[in-house]
Amino acid sequence: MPKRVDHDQRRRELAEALVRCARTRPLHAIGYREVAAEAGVSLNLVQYYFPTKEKLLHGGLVHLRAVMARRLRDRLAETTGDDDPVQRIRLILRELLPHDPVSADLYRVHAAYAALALTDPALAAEPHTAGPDQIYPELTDLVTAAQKAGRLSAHVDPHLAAVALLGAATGLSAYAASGYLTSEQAAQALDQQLDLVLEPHRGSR
Amino acid sequence: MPKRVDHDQRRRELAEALVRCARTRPLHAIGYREVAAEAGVSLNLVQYYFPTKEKLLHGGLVHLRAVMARRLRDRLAETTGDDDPVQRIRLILRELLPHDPVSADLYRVHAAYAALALTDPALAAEPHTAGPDQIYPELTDLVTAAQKAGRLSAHVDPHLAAVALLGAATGLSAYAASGYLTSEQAAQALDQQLDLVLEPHRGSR
DNA sequence: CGTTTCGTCGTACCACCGTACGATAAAAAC
DNA sequence: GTTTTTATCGTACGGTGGTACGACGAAACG
Repeated sequence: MPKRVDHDQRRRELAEALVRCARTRPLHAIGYREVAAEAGVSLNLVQYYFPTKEKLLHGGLVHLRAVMARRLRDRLAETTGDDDPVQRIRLILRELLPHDPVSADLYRVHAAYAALALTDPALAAEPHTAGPDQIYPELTDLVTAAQKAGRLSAHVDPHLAAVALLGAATGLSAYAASGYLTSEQAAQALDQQLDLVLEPHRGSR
Repeated sequence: MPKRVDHDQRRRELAEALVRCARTRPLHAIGYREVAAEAGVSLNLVQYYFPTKEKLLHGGLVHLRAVMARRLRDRLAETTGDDDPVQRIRLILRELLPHDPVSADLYRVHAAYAALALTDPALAAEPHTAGPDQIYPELTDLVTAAQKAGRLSAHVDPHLAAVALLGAATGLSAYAASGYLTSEQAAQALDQQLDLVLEPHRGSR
């Protein structure tokens, strides 16, 4: 049984178990024993790959972010090459909303990490947690492209516009996750906002 | 010393101590002892007024929401009667962003409660936690007024527009709280977004 | 074949947390 | 003036969580 093992693979499995636990229980309250049970291994194995709890939490965050980024990339890739920047912006922002049970789970865990990072310096220091991080540059480029195509007034700052749109998606995600809005309502609100900001068929003004 | 005491007042004091603790430490990790120490009383006094931890957390949330609502009301009241709906919307949304250390602290604790409510059924059931709740109706009315004043295209749904703007404020608050944006940047992004959605001097189109 | 390393497990320790059980003074009630 | 209530405290108990220590097979290495 105990032949050579890929440590990164094992860590990924355990991090996945942690994320699975965090879908339904407060992140801070999840411990080694719970992760071990969820992964079907014993306590010490978890501790073997994540010697301290801080590293365990960190590993879960890394995995979560990888999964979310991959899902976003896959979803965007399977859309036939749509070169309209406004349409692409819409796709990206829509994908950020929780739209199915899996993405809702991921969002919930991500929110737990974001909240924890606000008070836990160890988490706040390491990788970006709540920020738009990866998608932000691409979105800024797309907004700039839309602006050049005359879909957006020339005097607005694309950086600010991009981050404002991202913020709207984030906030609406929060409302949807907490049950205040249905995911359909959130999507509608986002769509309408996009229609107001980036009007599809208007010359520059 | 032990004469008759106003229980609500005591509860408020203790809840305030809890919120003070939660500014810098994970909410879930705060216990009776820490709150007692922060309030300068002993363990059992906290337990006397909040017999169970669930009630303690609940009390903290109630107090936090009361403080935030009062701050918002006060800030809005001290603005000289500005009857322009767009300007009033701007004031409200700006006030939702963290703009000083106190509001940043309050936002952080509020975010911790919102995240906890996503997995803790006891918190999710009781009062609204993450939702725009109180301000939402007023904001919808203001958006409707702006629409009637020709500042917003007639075919948009004011409810969706209001919730989208609220979502933008919420998301930008998250970015500001997590250090991804400065509060100035968040305010600029929000302002620009408002300028795009509710154009100040345009006829109905 | 002996030895060392590696992955995995069982168990134990210490500290802390929520909760409960008195105890004690001061005020109120009678 | 006695008794009962009220606000407050000190301390204790059961449980749980992070961490540590040791053990034990299986492979790799010589």
